[in-house]
Amino acid sequence: MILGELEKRVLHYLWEAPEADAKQVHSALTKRKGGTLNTIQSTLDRLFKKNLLTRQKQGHAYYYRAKLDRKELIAQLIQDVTSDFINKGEDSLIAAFTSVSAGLDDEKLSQLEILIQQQRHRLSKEDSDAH
Amino acid sequence: MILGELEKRVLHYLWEAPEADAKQVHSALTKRKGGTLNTIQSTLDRLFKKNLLTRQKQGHAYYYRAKLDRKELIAQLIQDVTSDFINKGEDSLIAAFTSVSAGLDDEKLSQLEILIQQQRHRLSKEDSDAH
DNA sequence: ACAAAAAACCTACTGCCTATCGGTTTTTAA
DNA sequence: TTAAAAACCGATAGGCAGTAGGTTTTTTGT
Repeated sequence: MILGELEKRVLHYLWEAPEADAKQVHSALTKRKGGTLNTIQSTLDRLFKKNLLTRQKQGHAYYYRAKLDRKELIAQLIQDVTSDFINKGEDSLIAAFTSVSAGLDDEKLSQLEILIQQQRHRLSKEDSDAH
Repeated sequence: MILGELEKRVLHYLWEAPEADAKQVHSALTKRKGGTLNTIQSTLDRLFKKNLLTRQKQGHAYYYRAKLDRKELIAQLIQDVTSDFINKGEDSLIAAFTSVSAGLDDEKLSQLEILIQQQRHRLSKEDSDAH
C-alpha cells in the first residue's frame, strides 16, 4: 500500500475529525496551499477504494470516516512493507519486532516491556468481558 | 523508500550471495522469467544510488554487496513508513511497536519478551566488549 | 414541479518511479 | 591494438498520486 502526501494529510485530519465530507476536508487542508475541492474528492475516493475509509450519505454529501485508527494503520503498513522480506513460517510482525529491537537501547526496551504488560492486561480484560 | 519487485529480488539474492556482479545476479534471477543483463545493471545501479548496495571494482566488473542485512532493511522500511504518522516527541520505533503489539496474542507477547531479553544480553555484551 | 445549487462522476494530463532494453563509450585483457 | 566485456546514456512503457475541467446526477428551496 502506497500513500501519497495528500492522502496522509487527509487521514490525519480524519483521525481528529470523527467524520467529515469533502467540503470540510477541503477547507481544512487548503488553508495555505491551493487545491480544488475536486482534488480532495478524488483523494477521498482513492482512499475509499483502498479500503481505508468508509462513507455514507448524510443529507446531500458523503461523510467519510477512517476505517483504521492511526495505530491500526501503522500496523497495517508495517505488515505490507515487511511481508516481502519475511521467510515462510516466520511471523511477519514478530520478525519486524526483532528487526526493530536491534536498534533500541535499554530504556526503550523497558518501555516495551511496559507496553507488553499493558497489552496483557487488555487481553485478560477482554477475556473476562466475554463472560 | 519504495522498492520494486525486481529490486526486492535482487536484495534477496545479495543476502544469500555475499557479493556478486551483474552477470551473476542476472543469471540467478532470470531462470524462468526474461530480462536482459542491462535490466539487472540498471536495477543494481538504482539500488546503489538508493544507498542500499555498496560496490567495488574487482577485475573487470563491479561487485555489489548489500549495505544492510535483511533485518536492518526491515527496520529501515518500518521507520520510513511510520515516520509520517508519528507525533512529535514520540519515538518512531516505540510507536510502531505499540501499534503492532495491539494485534498480538499471549503467546506472541511472550515471544516478544524473550526477544527483549536477548536484546538486553546483546547490549550488555557490547558494553563489556567495549573495555 | 422545477430550476438552481451542490455533489458525484468521468476523463485527462502531469510528474515521479520501476522495469526494460537498444545503442554507444569506456575499460579490460589476450 | 583490437575484440570482448562492462559501464553508461537515453528512451519507452506502465503504474500511481495529484490536480482539475467538464458533465451528469442528486438535492433542495421556492
